[in-house]
Amino acid sequence: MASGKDTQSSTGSADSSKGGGDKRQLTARGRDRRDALLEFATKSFAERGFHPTSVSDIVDGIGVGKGVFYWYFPSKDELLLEILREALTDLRRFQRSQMNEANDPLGELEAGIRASLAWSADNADVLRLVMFGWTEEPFAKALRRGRRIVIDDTTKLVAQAIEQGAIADGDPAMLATAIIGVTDELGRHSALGGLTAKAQASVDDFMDTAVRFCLRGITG
Amino acid sequence: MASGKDTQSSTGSADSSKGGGDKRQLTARGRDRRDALLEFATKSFAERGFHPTSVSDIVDGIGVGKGVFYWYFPSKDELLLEILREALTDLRRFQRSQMNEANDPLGELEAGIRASLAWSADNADVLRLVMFGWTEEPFAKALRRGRRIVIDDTTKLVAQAIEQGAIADGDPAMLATAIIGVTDELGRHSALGGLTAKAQASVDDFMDTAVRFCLRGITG
DNA sequence: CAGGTTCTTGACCGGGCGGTCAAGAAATCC
DNA sequence: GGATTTCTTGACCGCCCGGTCAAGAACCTG
Repeated sequence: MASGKDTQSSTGSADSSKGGGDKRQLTARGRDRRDALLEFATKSFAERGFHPTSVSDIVDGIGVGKGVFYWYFPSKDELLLEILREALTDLRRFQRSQMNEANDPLGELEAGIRASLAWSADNADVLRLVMFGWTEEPFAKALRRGRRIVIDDTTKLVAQAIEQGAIADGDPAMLATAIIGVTDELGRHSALGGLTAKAQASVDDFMDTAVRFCLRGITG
Repeated sequence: MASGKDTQSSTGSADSSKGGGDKRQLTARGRDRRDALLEFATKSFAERGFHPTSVSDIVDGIGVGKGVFYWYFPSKDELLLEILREALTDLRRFQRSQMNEANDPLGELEAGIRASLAWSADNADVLRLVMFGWTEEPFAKALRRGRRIVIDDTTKLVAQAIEQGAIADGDPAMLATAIIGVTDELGRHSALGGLTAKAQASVDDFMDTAVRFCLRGITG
């Protein structure tokens, strides 16, 4: 912190206030460090678990002093929350980028599902952290919010598809929940290494099967 | 559960050796204490998380000294492992009890699915612990073994059903994995409170839907 | 170069954790 | 009733964890 010993001296306004506060002004170097911490922590948490991985493990792992951690993040919990938040943002951004090539709701739905599966395959680490997150309150709360968002996204799409008669009538919210459920489960498989060599021989085939499974269950 | 296979009689010399060793000779009182610890720990771990719940929390919660814990269990980790093991035993026992009323493989499959869903609804706590377990190695290892067992059980059934022509041809192992995946996911919903009031209005309806979903996906 | 801000260091701290153990209390056995 | 075994107590221990902070280094900006 450095901002003068105790208390905020006259040093300018807003930021600086607390340790690894919210919206710090980072230089390029700073952003790199932060990213490195985020990345290494994600990997470590996924491999050995959140609690068994200490802050010291993380800073040692990237070869910096402990203070660095608390310069960029206010606490260990907040770091995990940040990982979770960024993951959701990243997933949704990726989904949107894949979806805007389709132009009817059903096509968007399919693109969204494919995007989720592809993202899951690329982010097994994060999926493990998500599993952990559901088991402790502050994290579960954030995950519930995230889940709501994703389900609402999907529900809108399903409702549109129903309106257009592209899929059979039904409660859009329930259908959306089912879709998310299936994609979650499939994602978890890759995160947990549950897939047999044969089963994941072709990721594309796998995704085709999954998509068909979802759509058949829904359009049927 | 509880019951347990009453030990081998004849106070062999073996036991007694260490703290909360493996196969201690327990009196009725002892079994009660052990069960109380198991039950309270399960609830606490599910509510607040494994690591945030200390051994002191547990013993304080049932009003005994700390030594009691280590009389019945060799370590906190071993306690969780034990909870997980007993849960699997209990689930499988329940499944078998429900399945032997059916007599063709397809009927057994359906009964097994229903049994899993009913059990999940009654054991939301344990399901949370399972989620946690997947995130740390010693527990994940045990869970992988358990999952193998359940999938193998199911695979046999599916293979029989295919032989009889009751369901369409396909890789039994993959179909079994899909069935377990769906039931897991549905179980998680109740554990996580993901169900809306409306959706869980009737557990039976819900189960019917789920069963139909699985069987349609498979027989289709 | 001075002056400010961003970043880094690492010794340090209080506390809570998992786990131990010597000393008994309760049952149970003979 | 003595001896044996099962169970219980709770003070205690060492460790290591998350988090702090005074002291700089590095890097801007002018």
